[in-house]
Amino acid sequence: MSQDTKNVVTRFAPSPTGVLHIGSVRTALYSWLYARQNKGKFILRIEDTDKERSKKEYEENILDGLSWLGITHDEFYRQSERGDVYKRHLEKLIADGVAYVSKEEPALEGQRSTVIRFKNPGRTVTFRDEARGDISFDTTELGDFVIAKDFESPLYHFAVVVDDFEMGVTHIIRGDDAISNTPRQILIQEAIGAPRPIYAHLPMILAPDKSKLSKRHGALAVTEYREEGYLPEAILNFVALMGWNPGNDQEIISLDEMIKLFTLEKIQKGGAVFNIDKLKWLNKHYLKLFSLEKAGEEILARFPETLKIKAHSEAKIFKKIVPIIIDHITSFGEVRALAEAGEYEYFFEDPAYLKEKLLWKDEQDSEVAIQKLKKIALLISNIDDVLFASEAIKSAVWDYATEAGRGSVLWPMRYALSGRDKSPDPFTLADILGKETTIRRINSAIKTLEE
RNA sequence: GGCCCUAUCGUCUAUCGGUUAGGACAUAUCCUUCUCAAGGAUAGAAGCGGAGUUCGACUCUCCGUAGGGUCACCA
Repeated sequence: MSQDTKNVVTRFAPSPTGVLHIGSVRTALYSWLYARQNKGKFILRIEDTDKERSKKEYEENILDGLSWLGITHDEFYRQSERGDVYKRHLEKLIADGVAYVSKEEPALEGQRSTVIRFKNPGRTVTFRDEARGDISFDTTELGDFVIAKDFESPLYHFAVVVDDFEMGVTHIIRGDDAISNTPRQILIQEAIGAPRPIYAHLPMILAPDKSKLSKRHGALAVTEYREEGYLPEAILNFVALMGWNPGNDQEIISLDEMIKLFTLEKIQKGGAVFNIDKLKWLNKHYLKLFSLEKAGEEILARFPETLKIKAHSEAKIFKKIVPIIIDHITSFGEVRALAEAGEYEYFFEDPAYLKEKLLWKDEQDSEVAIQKLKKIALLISNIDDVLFASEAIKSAVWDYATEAGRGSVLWPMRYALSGRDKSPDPFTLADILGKETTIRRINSAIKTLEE
């Protein structure tokens, strides 16, 4: 290796015993960032030595989530496929006299009567953590710990150390629950003659009550966030800034910027509470930048069948309401509930009116309201068909509305067009609906008032 | 319990001995406005406690306290 250009190799090593959650994403992201920043290699290693608990579906979930987020790996391994490597080291360790086959008195069901133990030299191990400084442990109390059930079944601590060595891992970035495990891994490392990698331990991500984040606190699988319509940029941005900061007040940060600015030294030491509101805020931010075409697909996918059909036959209207829908949600997942609550119905279907809702609060006279609606209909029908758009509609109606009282003109107009208390403004609505429908609805509102 | 780690607004965080302790989310109020959303503005809101070191501590040291992690033939 020439001077300091030693190639950086990092890894993310999940065990497929659960889905990829927010905390793992951050670990993976930081390792990935560090490798990319240093033009190094990022390895994805599935730690499936526990055959009982490892499941293929979890492995798929992890792979799926990472690729969705754009965290790409350069090499891929499964520990279950590397048996001979561990066996070789195990045999060497025994030959060297630093490990031995131990006769056991099985205490629990399933335990072996013979197991491979590591001969613990029992000394104090001090290592440097790039995020926290020096940490030391006395390893004597670990005793001669078990590193494999037999030559074919290595245990976690052993497999990790062997793999990190064999794969040339230079930087280990992982959760701080592994801090206490580090000394014993260093012991094994020294026994197999592996160089010590650089460590950086990440603080935990906590639930709002500061307890460990779990499923019931919203520690959803990343794939579930995807289904809820969260954007990868938002998740990445959110997770990056939880436990690390770029050294300034920047809140919006892209993957490229992260790669440029990432440093191990700026990793936070204390645990961080998962703040869903901030994720939502970020998602909303990225939603506004999202392509309208793709947004349309996401929205449509969440429409109930009947609405989907209407959206298809009224494609022009649907296209126009996409930005409006986006404006009112923080993630696409909200569309389903909104659609089911009838929030979008009136764009496609003439609404039914409640007579009293057509009256502005300060003006309860039906006759007056009728006159105003008639005037609006007239003003609108005078707009040239080709010029019929939000701005033109506004300028046609605005002066009159200002003169006659905006609320008493605009409220009945908007309610006539939407049939709802809350909706976009009447000009946007008229624009979406088109001249013909706009006038038809106003007339039908007038009829309701006349009854 | 032993060992290890951690501790700034409600939350995420800035500060690497000297600041009116800064920003963001959330909250409140105001503006915009026919409603909703968005947008803009403003406000309130923090150094766990106690000793020390120092001319001067959020920052360094120690002792408490609190929280977390880890102590498997799981990872």
